[in-house]
Parts: sequence; C-alpha cells; structure tokens
Amino acid sequence: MRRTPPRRPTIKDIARRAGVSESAVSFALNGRPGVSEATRERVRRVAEQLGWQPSTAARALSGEGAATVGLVLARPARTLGVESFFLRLVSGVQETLAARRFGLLFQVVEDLDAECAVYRRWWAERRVDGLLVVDPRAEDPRPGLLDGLGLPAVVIGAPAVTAPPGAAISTVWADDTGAMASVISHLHTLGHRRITHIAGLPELAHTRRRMACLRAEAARRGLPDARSVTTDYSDAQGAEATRRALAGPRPPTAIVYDNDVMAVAGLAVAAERGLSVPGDLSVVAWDDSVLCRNTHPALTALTRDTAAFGRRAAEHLLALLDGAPPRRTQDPTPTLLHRASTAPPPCEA
Amino acid sequence: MRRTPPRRPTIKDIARRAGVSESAVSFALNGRPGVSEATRERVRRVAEQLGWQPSTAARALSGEGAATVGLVLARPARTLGVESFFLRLVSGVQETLAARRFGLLFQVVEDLDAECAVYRRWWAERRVDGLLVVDPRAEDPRPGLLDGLGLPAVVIGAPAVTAPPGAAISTVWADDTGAMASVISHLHTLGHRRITHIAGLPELAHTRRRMACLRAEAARRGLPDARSVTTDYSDAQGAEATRRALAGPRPPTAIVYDNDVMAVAGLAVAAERGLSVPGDLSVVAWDDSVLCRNTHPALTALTRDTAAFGRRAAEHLLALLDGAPPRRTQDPTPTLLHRASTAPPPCEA
DNA sequence: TCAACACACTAAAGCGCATTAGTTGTTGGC
DNA sequence: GCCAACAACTAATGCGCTTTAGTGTGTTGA
Repeated sequence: MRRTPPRRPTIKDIARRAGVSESAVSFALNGRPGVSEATRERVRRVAEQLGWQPSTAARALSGEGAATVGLVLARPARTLGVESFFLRLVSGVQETLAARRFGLLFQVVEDLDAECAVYRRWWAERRVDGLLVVDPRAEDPRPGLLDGLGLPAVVIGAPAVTAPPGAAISTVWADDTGAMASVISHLHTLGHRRITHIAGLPELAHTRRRMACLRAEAARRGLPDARSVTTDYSDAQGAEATRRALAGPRPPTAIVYDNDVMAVAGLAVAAERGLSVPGDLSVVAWDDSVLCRNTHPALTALTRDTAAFGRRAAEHLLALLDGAPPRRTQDPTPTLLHRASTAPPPCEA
Repeated sequence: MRRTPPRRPTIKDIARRAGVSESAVSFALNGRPGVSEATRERVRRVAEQLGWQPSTAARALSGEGAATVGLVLARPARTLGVESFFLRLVSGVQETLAARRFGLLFQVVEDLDAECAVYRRWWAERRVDGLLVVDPRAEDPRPGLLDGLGLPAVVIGAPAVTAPPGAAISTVWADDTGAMASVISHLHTLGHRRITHIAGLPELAHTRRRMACLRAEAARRGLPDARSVTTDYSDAQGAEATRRALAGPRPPTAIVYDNDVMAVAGLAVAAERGLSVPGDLSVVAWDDSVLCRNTHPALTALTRDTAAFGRRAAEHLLALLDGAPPRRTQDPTPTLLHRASTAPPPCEA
C-alpha cells in the first residue's frame, strides 16, 4: 500500500537523467532543431521510460493552446429525442481527437444564451482552442461570437453561417435536401399523394432545409397536400401532431418524422386510432436507430454514418487549429433503408 | 469587422487599472486576507468590468488543480442500449459541476484497457482533478489504479470497490436489490411463477446484484423456474435471449429486461411469435425512457431520477476534491411504473 | 592563421496565477 | 516616546513548458 502517489515526471527529471538541459529536452521532444539525432533519441527513450507526458496546463500557459476542444449541447430539457444521434456523433468526434491527444470538454445547458455564456467563459478561462457547434439556426449568434473571440469552430449542420468572411469557421452538413428528395420519391413512387412531414424545431437550419425541400418536391410533383408541421422533437409533440394530422379533412397516407422518437410515438397513435401501418399509413423516420429496428412494424428510415460524420467534423476543426483555411463540406446523402413501415396507400385514397 | 480578437484580461490588467499590485488582486479575488475591504471591492469591480476569468491553465500550474473532472465511457461499439441513461446522467453531472465552474472532460473508448490508459494519460497530462467511474465490475482494476495515481474518484454503480482502505474513492449506487424485489413482488402478486430475467453484461457489478436478488427472492417465494441470462445489452442479444427463453420447455410468463432497448426487442419477438402482451406474456423494463412510453403496449418500467443521480455523484466528487472523507451512498430505490405490459399470466399457466 | 559560420547545446525570460517573504505605515501598550 | 504588533500592501519565487538569446566548440574558406 503506497500512500504517497507517484510524482508526475517533468522535463526537469528527463533533463537530469539524460544529462542535458531542459531546453534540449524540449527541443528533442518537439522535433525542433538544435539537438543531435543521438541526443534526441536518448531523450526520447528517457521520456518514455519515465512515462512522461507534457502538462497541458504548462503547454497552454506557454502559448501552445489547451489541446482541448469544446462541445456544448443546448438541450431545452424536454428535447431528449436527439440523444442517440449525439452520442454517436460525439463518439466519432472523440476518435479523431484522441488520436491527436486532444480532449473534449463537454457541457449540457438549457438554452442558446447559456451556450453563448459558456463559450465566453471557456474563452476567458483559456480552456479550449476551438469549438464544435451543433444545431445551427437561422440568425445564429454563435459564429459571430466565436469569431469575435478568435476561437476557431466547425459548425455541424449548416452549409452557411452568419460570420464575417475571414472567420476561422468551417461547416459540415448532411445533405438534408437530397435525403428528403429520396424520401418523397420513394413515397410518391409507391403512390402516395398526401404526405405530412412532422418536423423538429423550426429555428434549426436543417429543419428549414428539409421543409423547403418538401415544398419544392411537392410543387414539382404536383402534390398539393404535402405540408410540414414543426415540433420540439419530443414524443409528446410528435404524437400530438400526428393526431391533428390524421384528424384533418384530408388526412395523409404517409408521414415523415424528423426523428426516431416521434416516429415511434406516431406509430402508437396510429395503433390507438386503429390504423394499420403500412396498410393505412406509411411511416418514415429520419435517422435510423435501435428503436427503428425494433418497432412493429420495423421503421423505414434514413440512415447515415453519424460517427463518421463526427470524425470528419473533428478533422476539420483540427485542420483549422493547424492554420488551414476554413472549408465547407457536405456529408454523403443519407440512404433510405426500406423496412416494413412503408407500402402503397390504401386503394380508396 | 474586428480582425484582432480581444486580448484576454489578466490580473496584471486588473492591477494596473485598480492601482495595486498583482498580489493584492489575487488576494482580493480569492478571499484571502491581506487587503482592505475597500480595495477588495474595487478590485472586484474592475475584474467584473474587464470580464476577467482566471486562466485554468495558470491555476492548474500553480497547484490549484485543473478545475476539471473526467468521465470515460467504455463502449464496446455494439452496446449502445444504455445511451439514454448516460446522457441523462451526464446532464445531471454537469449541472453540479457548472455551478462550481468545473469542466467535464469526456471520452468514449472501446474497452477497459483503453479506459485505464486514458486515466494514466490524463493524470500525466494533469488534465483532471478527479474522475467519475461508471460501470463498475467485479475485480475492477480502476479504483486501485486511480488510488495509486492519487486521483480522487466516485464510482457510480457499486457499493464497494476493491481499493485500499485509505483511498479517496466514494461510491454511489442504485438500490438494484430493492428494485428487483419490487419487480418480483409485483409479478408474483399478479400470479406469475415462471419469471425470466434477461440481464446485461455479466461482469458489471449491478448485473450481479440484480441476479443475486432474483435468486434470493425466487428461493424465498418458492419459484423454481426463475432464472437470469446475461447479454451485451444489445437489441440483437435481447431478442435472441427472448427467443430461446420462449422456446424452452417451461417458458416464462413474465420477462424482466435489464434495459429499455432489449425490452422493446423482446416485445417484437413476442409479436413475431403471436404472443399477446400482456395477455400471454408480461414484460418489465429496467429504467424508464421515451421508448417505454411509446411502445404498444406501453412498458411497465422501473423509473428513477437519473439526472439527480448524476448530480449527487458530482457532489460527492467535489466534496472529495475539497478534502472531505470518502462516502458510500445508496440512491433511493427506483419505483415501478405500472403501465400496460404487465397483467396476470394466462389461466393454463 | 584568423575570421566567419554552422552546430549542439545552455541560460534566461515569460506565460498567468498563487504564495511566501518582505516592506511600509499605523496603532497600542507601557 | 519607544518598540512590538499588526494591517495593508508589494516584491519575488515557482509551477512546467516553450522560446529567444546567448555560449562554446569544431569546421571551413580566404
């Protein structure tokens, strides 16, 4: 039983053991010129032997950055539906960051104002070198704020942001337009003409893109009854929106839900009203998940590699931190996984 | 358009503006004696005016700790079912940490070895002051490792850990035994005598507690056919275990699932075999979630305040960091939420 | 043969803060 | 009226690292 924890080794320890100065150690370990290959190798070995790792605090203090990026999730308490997407995204983000020994500082807050406050605090505390911004919205204050603070960022989910031209802000986004088009194509081909889109939060950029695409596709294909309604992503609002849609004068024969939770809730509403899925009503879920596979019937869903999406986002951020110019990148179009919840509409429709 | 980002204010800036030395500023802002009330107040005002926040790097370097705690999630890729529990837990953890301006460093890794490696690295890099350890298991190497490194920790999910007596390690855990007892009581009262428990990973401590309690209760009540089978928490293994249980010689009339995902998968298996729930088979899910509310029938589930659980865990860790002695705390017993998936067994049973 | 110069390395400063050891100026006690 | 005690403050040091400015040695060129 060792009561005193081991002291963390510093470059001073390495210097002593290797018989050189601390500066030489620093040069050697950082690949800087100024030491012979032999010395460099010796220092490396000693460092390894001692299990040395640079103190991020000391590094940060001497101007090297904190080797940490931040991610804030503004979650208005009720909106829990997007959970599984985020954990997969974060999991991908980590993979890339860990390879470069970057840490991820993670925080959940109530709303956008709190999120901005966290950014300011992290900046003042010098905690992070850059940020991953999720859930971009129209008139988003965050890109401007972060640019003002000089913090590089990658905005996940929107092609364009409201930030000055020179800002160190990259964007990555999913091809919501293409995805929505593929869904409408699938449903239209099956024979559906009355399609309702039960969307997520109206202020989010991707919600708007999906709604815009639905309108465009409906116009192009001559589907006057296609419409979108927005919700807060919760099962409760998803169910409520479903009830209203089905109770309307010209009820839809197909519903597209913006997340898995609402789709599942919608399925329950259909059952409660005695509608068979897919016989009377077809259902599509946006973003596949373990839920979609296990409902009865299993849900036709848009699927994509969310972890890979996260990896790419992190790569873009690391590139920015390395001084690369900002980029704008579209993710591959999600593919529609045909399961048992979509079929031709009932005959009388 | 401002091209040069604002410089972060330091205590030097405050000192200049307030007309005192840097040390006086430090004393004033940290509540240390050595400055008059008047000066202290003036310094505070200037600091506020400048939007000053202490640099965590500098603080960490001068021995104050990094104001950061870590949480590593070892997720063997397939095991995604526990997601919603973790996000709620983390969300609670944050609430407590944010109030004390602590950050949460979060990482997802593949397995236990990788998790231990992360602990070592964080320690060497001086990134964290303490850790939250989840998914404790029998013969868990982590408490010993962390004690050896001198890192305080709170183990979430087990009453006891294998660590030296003096270790700065607290534990908080849910009352799995009481919860399982309430489930068995409910089912037994309804008339069930053949109960199967489809559990999670066998190496986890709470899985063992649940299994042990099932055995004890079954013995006490004289239910020879009660048994547990372990899985990896995935919907696939949950479904598979359900199929095997139902195909056996004396199939259960009630199944208890260790998470919501497997319960939902089990529901699908019952449907596929033409069994009505709860007419032919009763189903109970451990941990309520949005899934349980939206299946058909809605699932009877054990429910608890996971965010509060996270808050308490974080409080215990902060207490340890403040030098308080380690504590062992049991969470309130989860309550069984009676929904539509449990009923008396069929008559011929 | 001596200056010019590259090379391998060391010394020293600085990042922002906490802290310890001074340095004043003011009271209090006798 | 003199020294001790104290309050209010400043100067200096160190945390671990990076980086700039040296310092000494050996090699080269004219």
